[in-house]
Amino acid sequence: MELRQLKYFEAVARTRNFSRAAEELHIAQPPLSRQIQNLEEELGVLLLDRSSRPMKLTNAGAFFFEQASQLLAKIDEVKAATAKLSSDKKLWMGVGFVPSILYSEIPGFIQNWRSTNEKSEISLFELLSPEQPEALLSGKIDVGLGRLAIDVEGITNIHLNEEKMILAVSSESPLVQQNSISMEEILNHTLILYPSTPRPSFADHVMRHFQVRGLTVRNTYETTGVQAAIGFAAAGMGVALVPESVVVLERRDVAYLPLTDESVTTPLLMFIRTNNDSPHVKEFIAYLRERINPAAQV
Amino acid sequence: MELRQLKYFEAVARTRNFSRAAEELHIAQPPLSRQIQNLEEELGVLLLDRSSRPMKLTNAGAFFFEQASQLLAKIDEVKAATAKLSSDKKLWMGVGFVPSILYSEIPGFIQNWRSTNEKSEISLFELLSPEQPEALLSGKIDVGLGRLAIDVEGITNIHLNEEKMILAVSSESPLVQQNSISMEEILNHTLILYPSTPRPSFADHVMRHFQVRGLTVRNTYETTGVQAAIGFAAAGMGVALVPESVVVLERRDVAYLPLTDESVTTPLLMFIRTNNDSPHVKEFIAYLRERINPAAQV
DNA sequence: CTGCAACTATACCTAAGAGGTATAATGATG
DNA sequence: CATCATTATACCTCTTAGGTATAGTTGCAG
Repeated sequence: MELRQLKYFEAVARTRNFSRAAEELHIAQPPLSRQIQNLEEELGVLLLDRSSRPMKLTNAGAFFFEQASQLLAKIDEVKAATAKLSSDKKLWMGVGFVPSILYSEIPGFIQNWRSTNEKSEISLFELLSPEQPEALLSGKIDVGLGRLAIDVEGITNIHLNEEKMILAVSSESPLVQQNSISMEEILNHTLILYPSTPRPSFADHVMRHFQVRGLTVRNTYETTGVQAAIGFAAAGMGVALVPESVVVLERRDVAYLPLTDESVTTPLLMFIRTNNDSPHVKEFIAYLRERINPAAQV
Repeated sequence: MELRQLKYFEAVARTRNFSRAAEELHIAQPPLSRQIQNLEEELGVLLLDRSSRPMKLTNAGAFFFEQASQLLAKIDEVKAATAKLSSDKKLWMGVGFVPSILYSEIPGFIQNWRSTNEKSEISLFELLSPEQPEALLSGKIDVGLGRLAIDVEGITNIHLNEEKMILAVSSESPLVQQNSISMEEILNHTLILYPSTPRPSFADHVMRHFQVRGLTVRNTYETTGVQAAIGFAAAGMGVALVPESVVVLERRDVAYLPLTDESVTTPLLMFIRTNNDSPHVKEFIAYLRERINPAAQV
């Protein structure tokens, strides 16, 4: 498929007329017809119903039209943004977040950094732990944030802090009467773990906390992510251990219970390419360390 | 710009090596170099720093690499989805939402519809009122949902219901003691309106409620959308009139106050192309009407 | 139902440019 | 500084996008 074909189809679908679209595109009508035919052939789908005038979009055509329009707009944006980045001498940086961190206060810190650093442009990406090494090494992101150490050649782990975990339970649950809960007691309920794939994941980290205490976890339910886990907890399907910082996800139907055992924690880790010598990235890292854990400063 | 160039750049940026990328792409190295040069020329930006080995991405290059990868992935998705749509004989429909409705219970109704109608595929779009007529007429969406009547040839407005408005205030505000508030009293506070552009917008609808009551609005603050307006109200910068349904946006720092004057309402309108005769769309409309306002059924 | 206007598809030609080969230029390395 | 690895340049070939002419459809006025 070629971009040309998307542009052409967009014009035809919008004007509902090959001849006028061709005029708009500054080409003759026959080549336009051919390009659309090729496109339809490649997709294996009829996009236009030519047997009526004015022409109609098929269902698939209507969908493709919507998507193509969005893609074309996106491409223009990217082109403009790339040129601007360079002409303003801005420094771009990609930051990958594990979802539970994306819903914490850290993105707020990054907004702050952004507003005080005119020349810095940052994009945030939701990336699961196992996806981060590749994204880092390929240069798609310069900084990763997650909760599981990455043991890959060329990537350095930086320990930012250690966060307590808390238990998400339905606000209907009798547990909300208690002001804390023990690890043993948690096992009386179905434990909601996440994410189920890809492994290793935060689910394994949670399981390890039970294992090192000699506790056997019986009933578990695995789901896709924090949001879903909290949703299931809200619905009374079980309880979920989550990092303390996600309490910003307030919901009327969920209560959060501290743990009796305060050593049940989860680390907050930062990942960078070992050989990354960009002063821009170093400055950003220093900023984050300071904001997240002032005590740990050297 | 051509899609080919995006593909080629993605391979070069990923492998950091023209020769190996060329091999992977099944072309010779020189044409690959030329395509990348053309791309850089068109963007007016140097994407790669070739004067070191292994090659480095420039800042702009790193950004473009990220974006290009996403675009390519998106294009593949769209291709697959289009083919699937047609092979499964699914019926696709686009639905445009004004943001305040997107944060209401209505998307939930649509999820319901989706799960009971196997053959129906729906995409939701956040579209401001003035953007909806064009999207409808061009076929990008088949149904629009908004709060301001659209007076455009070929578009039919359907009145779904009339919703009360409520006042969002900071939970710190002394107002939370009251169990309702009058329109006059609101004017003692800064009124947060949204969106500021494009006009006409919900802001004008709110203003009209004061005008028809002979009230003059003095202090206003305009912002981009509901979310932002509620955020500003939370921060104590003023108060915002919002449709009742947005209370699902619960926040610890915001309280919602009913109005004494219950005639301060906002309509919920549905827009369709007047000549839309698709039974699929008609069925969907009937479903929505029933869910939203059973009383109004004929 | 017929003939005309408007429109799209087909056939075939031309020319731009994508890709190939050979080779020069340049950065890394001992 | 010589050598290896890698990218750029020069030039050729051949695919294919786009042009022109024309045939085939559809919709509509009469």
